[in-house]
Amino acid sequence: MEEKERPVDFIREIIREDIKNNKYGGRVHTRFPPEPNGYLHIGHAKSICLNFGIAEEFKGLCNLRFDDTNPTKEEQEYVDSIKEDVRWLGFDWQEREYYASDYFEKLYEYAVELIKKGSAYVCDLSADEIRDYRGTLTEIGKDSPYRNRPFEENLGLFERMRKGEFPDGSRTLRAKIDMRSGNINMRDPVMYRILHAEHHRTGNKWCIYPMYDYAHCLSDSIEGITHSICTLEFEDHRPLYDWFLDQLGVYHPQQIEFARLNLSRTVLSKRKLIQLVQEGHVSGWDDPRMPTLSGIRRRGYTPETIRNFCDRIGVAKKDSTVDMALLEYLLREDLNKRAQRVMAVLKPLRVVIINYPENQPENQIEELDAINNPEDPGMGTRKVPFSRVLYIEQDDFREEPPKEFFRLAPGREVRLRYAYFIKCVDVIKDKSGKIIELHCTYDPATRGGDSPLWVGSSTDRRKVKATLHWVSASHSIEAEVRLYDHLFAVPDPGEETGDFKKDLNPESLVILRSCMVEPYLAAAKSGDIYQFERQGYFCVDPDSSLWDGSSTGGKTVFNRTTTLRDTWAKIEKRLK
RNA sequence: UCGGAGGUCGUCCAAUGGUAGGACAGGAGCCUUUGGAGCUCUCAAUCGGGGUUCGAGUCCCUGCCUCCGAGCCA
Repeated sequence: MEEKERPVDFIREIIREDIKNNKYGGRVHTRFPPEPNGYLHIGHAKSICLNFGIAEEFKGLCNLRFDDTNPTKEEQEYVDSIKEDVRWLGFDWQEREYYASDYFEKLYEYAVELIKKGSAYVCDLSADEIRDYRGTLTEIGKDSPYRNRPFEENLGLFERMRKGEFPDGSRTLRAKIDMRSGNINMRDPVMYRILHAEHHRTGNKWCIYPMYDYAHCLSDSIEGITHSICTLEFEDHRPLYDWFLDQLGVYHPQQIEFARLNLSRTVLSKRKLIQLVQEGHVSGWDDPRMPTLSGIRRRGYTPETIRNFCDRIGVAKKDSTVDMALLEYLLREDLNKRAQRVMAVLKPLRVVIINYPENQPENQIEELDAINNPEDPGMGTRKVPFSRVLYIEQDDFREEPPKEFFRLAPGREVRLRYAYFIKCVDVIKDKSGKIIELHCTYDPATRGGDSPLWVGSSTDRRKVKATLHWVSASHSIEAEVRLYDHLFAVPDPGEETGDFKKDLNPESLVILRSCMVEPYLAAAKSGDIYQFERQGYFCVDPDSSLWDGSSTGGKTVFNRTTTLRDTWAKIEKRLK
């Protein structure tokens, strides 16, 4: 089988060209540079797959570098979660775990060099004043009165900034570029600010911290990065990235920008994600409805699906929103191959097989053979107990079936998967008219679910239109099932209303507490993935281990990762 | 209004001056012991206007639309 050629994106094209021209000596070295101030989400996965993927493909390297230049926002907890997520995706940075804070001393020396060159100066303007002097998008800025301080004075002042002689915000070190530039980033940007804050790695060693633009290009340079890949909003920063490196005459990587991922029916901005957590719209960063990697993982997605997805969406410079349906398609494709099939009744309806022998003990239970995965015979078979009293899905019975409904109804015959054909002969209701039980007969000739020949025919087999899943009442185990759906009810949250929270899907989580699953699931452990036949893919939630006294009452908890493709649901929707 | 970047099926990505193609979504059908999976078919696009060229999605001009930018955030 030949591999389908996937077209290369513009970044890989640039890299191919660079290798051909022996730029950087044919070397390829990328980096993934998260700020440890939050959890990674699927948008970050795109960047991770791009950077680590390129390194793999071109036999290069990819560093993991924490961009930790703002001590007021960053924490070790985030460093740990980021490492876990990158590892989960299957990437390895070996010993190359770096921190911008590792370079603080070197960065300071470079700053001194720039001051000596007359390319940087200490400015006494306040934050408000700097903003005033900066001008606007349409008006040029004006020079700071401190712009032309002699370099000895700048040197002295900068040294005293480092020593902690000045309060926060009282002074900054600025690059001396051009206050009349059309690019606001070039209007003497701040390089260092005074921040008497404890840093998660350097503690109280520093009270001045470098800004992103200054630290990032130099960190790339120090690490010998060849291609510094970032998102579109940094396009305006590239002249500044280049300026610092050129001024210092140091090794110069190239910055390349691509469009960040947007996904329909969710949000990926840090600000919005924080709101969802803080206002309790979700249970936390790892809520299975969150697009965070920890949430996705708990939901039951596999890292292979995410990597495949990142591969399939491509890389370009155009703003775009990928349809969640593509992610779900790839998820099903992956899970279909690997998930063990199992039967679970989510909303049980009691069924009594009235002609099933009940007075002969040896006949009361049968062990029937069920296939574990029709896509993979290697996964084998298992035994499923059958008895006189069963549960089927409430949704699989209609007293008055619409035309296209071909599941169980009064007088109608269907197949119970791997068991028998049954026919509904009676509907039992309580005083309020609610259906509480079905009486059915079974046909012993259909054992295993095989269709027998019509009476008198040698070729024509009896047909049933539906096959239902079921469990034996006395053998099944009670479980909690959490049905997850899209967090947002519309493709583009906030688009219409202006407030993304108004578009939250009220049914993004439905909890079912008395589901009945087949006994095989007694051995299920946290993280295990199953397909509940005809319903979807489910994984065992970590809450399952919170035995006794917990909200789950010691039951196993299954998260619905995604539904199966559901033709009937589509028909039903159309009928409404 | 100034600077930067973008506009190809509903969505995402291709086509690198030579037949606009793939995937998802939608529709129709086949098959089926999961209304699953699979298979087949189908719908569907070059932002507008000029120009260059034998030939333009691609090159030039022009207009329009979208996104990003005024943190001592990254």
